[in-house]
Amino acid sequence: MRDVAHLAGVSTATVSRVLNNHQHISEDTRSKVISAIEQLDYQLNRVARRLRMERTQILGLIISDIANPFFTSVVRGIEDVAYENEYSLLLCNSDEHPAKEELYIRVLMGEKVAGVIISPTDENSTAAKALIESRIPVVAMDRRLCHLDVDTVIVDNVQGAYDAVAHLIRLGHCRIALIGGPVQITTARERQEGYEKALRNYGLPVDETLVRVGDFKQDSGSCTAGELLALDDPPTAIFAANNLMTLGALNAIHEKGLNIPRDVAIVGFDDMPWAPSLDPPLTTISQPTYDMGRTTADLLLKKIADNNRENVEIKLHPTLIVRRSCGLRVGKEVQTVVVQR
Amino acid sequence: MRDVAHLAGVSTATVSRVLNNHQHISEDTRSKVISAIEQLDYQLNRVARRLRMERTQILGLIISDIANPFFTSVVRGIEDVAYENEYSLLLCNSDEHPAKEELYIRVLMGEKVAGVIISPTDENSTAAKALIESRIPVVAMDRRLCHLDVDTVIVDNVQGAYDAVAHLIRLGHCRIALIGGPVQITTARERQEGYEKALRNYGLPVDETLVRVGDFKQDSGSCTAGELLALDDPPTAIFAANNLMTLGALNAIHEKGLNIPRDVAIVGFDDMPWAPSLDPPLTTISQPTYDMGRTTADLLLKKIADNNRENVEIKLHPTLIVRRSCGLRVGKEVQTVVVQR
DNA sequence: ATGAAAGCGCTAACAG
DNA sequence: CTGTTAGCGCTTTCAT
Repeated sequence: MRDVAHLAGVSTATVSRVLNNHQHISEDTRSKVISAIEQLDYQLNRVARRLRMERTQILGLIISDIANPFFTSVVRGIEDVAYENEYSLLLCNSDEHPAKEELYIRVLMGEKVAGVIISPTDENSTAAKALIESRIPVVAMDRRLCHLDVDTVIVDNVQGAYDAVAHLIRLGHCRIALIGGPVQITTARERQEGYEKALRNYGLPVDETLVRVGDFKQDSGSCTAGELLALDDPPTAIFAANNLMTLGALNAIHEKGLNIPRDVAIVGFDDMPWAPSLDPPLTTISQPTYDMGRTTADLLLKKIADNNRENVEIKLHPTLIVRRSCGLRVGKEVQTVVVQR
Repeated sequence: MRDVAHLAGVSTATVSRVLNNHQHISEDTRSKVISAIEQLDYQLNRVARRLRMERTQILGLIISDIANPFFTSVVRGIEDVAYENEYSLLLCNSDEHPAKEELYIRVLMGEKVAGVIISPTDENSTAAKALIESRIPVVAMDRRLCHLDVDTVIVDNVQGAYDAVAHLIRLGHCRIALIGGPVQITTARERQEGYEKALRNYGLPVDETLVRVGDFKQDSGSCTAGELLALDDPPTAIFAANNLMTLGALNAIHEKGLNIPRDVAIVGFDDMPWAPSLDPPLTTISQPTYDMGRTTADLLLKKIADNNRENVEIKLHPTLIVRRSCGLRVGKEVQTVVVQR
């Protein structure tokens, strides 16, 4: 910057003013500075700027599983908004480990990011509490941070799960299993709530032997599905509470040589681009993932613009997409219902 | 930090030394400093440290499509290595746009990251050239940066494509279409090379009407597959040069009500966790994605440790995974070959 | 409209 | 073993 100032015959202060588009700069010096910048191919040192300004163009992002297409789709939405507003993303993958999450929160605070988006591993995360209390703008995404006053963007999980299970019931299923998620994740609890609500609403009992807890990863889907299918009186349908576990369950069912939906029906939570090409085309609860990312980033940017803004909760709506993994159960017979691919 | 020094009754320099694990610090003062840090819940300002040290614990990462599971799996490998070595990741999504890539390269340079991993949108990227010339450690991943001396981690694309097409030929196919990728991406060209090499090796002609160019995204897979299938003399098999286009092709084939492999066979490049659950289970060329990420990050770290290290190219090996999407063609008849799910 | 100078929080050279 | 001090590159008063 000194060199630029020198070449343009001005002070570094003036160069800085040009760089930051201040008013009260004569057109003449402005163009001199700009040409000097180009001549020297000068690159602003953003680290120094940050130290001075205490304000960055960087957003921190702590997600719980980068390998999960749900999150990458959300990230894509966030990234697009960030790009449009000239922000960059510092991406952290907590991998569902509270310890990793805590470390990353400390890193982000130390990096003085402008704000952070987090899908917490645990609703009671103490690190998240510290983060919020430090007055850095935060928005919780996909999962709630209970007992904390914080902007939140989620999906109506109760409704989604309800719709999935109600769909199964209307098709004639009455032994419906749940492959749920970790209890410390609000999303998992809410989906279980929707599952139970649907059963109750239709006068069906909640059978504890049909309720399994996975960890939202693929393997746990295979394992729990395997257990369920090995039961003396196995379920006729499975509701899997996230995309990866659905995939695991699907694999397990196929490996047993069972037919979907004849032997067992399945509904997944969260649609994926390949759901229509699965065997059979998978009925799912679709979440507006990309929109969720955009909405979250928009909200964070608003909070950054005005840190005294009141916190809000934005609830997005999932929709049931009927394909062919459920069938129609009439007595002991199962018919395939073709609705859409 | 001043407060910590004050509370511990030492100078800031001493605090800094404790923080950086210098030798020649008495146990006594060390513990005093540490307790002061804890008491005040002091967080190091990493921005100031960076400005001073000109060295970060941040790695820049420019990938071309965050929504592509191939890249997220690679990112996971990178992230794991980064975490183990106390680095964080600044993630940028170029979305295959050279302009976005260039902007991000400038941002990363301005952020003074310790090194960058890039899957370039174009082998002749001028921004990448500038980056490398600035002496920041760089490693090119998945795609080559031609004419540039740079560490590179790739997969043997020629071999992979060759294996895919040879597999099809051995199964009796002789009209094999290619859904290729953008020519400015080396990966795409190499896969086309493997395709042609296999045809030539088996004495088959390269029919230009069967060679289509997509953009590595799902839609282009559907479109080109649709065109191919609408031909007067359609191909009996399709080799799709990446995962997303394979998915698109699959959807197009299903929508036409065609059966795989009876009406048309298909092999994809890059395996995915749901490939076994597709209809039919998909035969693919599997790439060691996670390893690729780890290898890339390891290489970058080595380069950061010694910037004068000679550049290397690491070539990883893809493997053919035979499932059920190809069948066995005998004259006009196609038999289903069941090898593994 | 522009320049001089202070200072963001840290580390490292030097001194003691 | 520890303190003093300079300075990383930028932005921003305060002058002029």
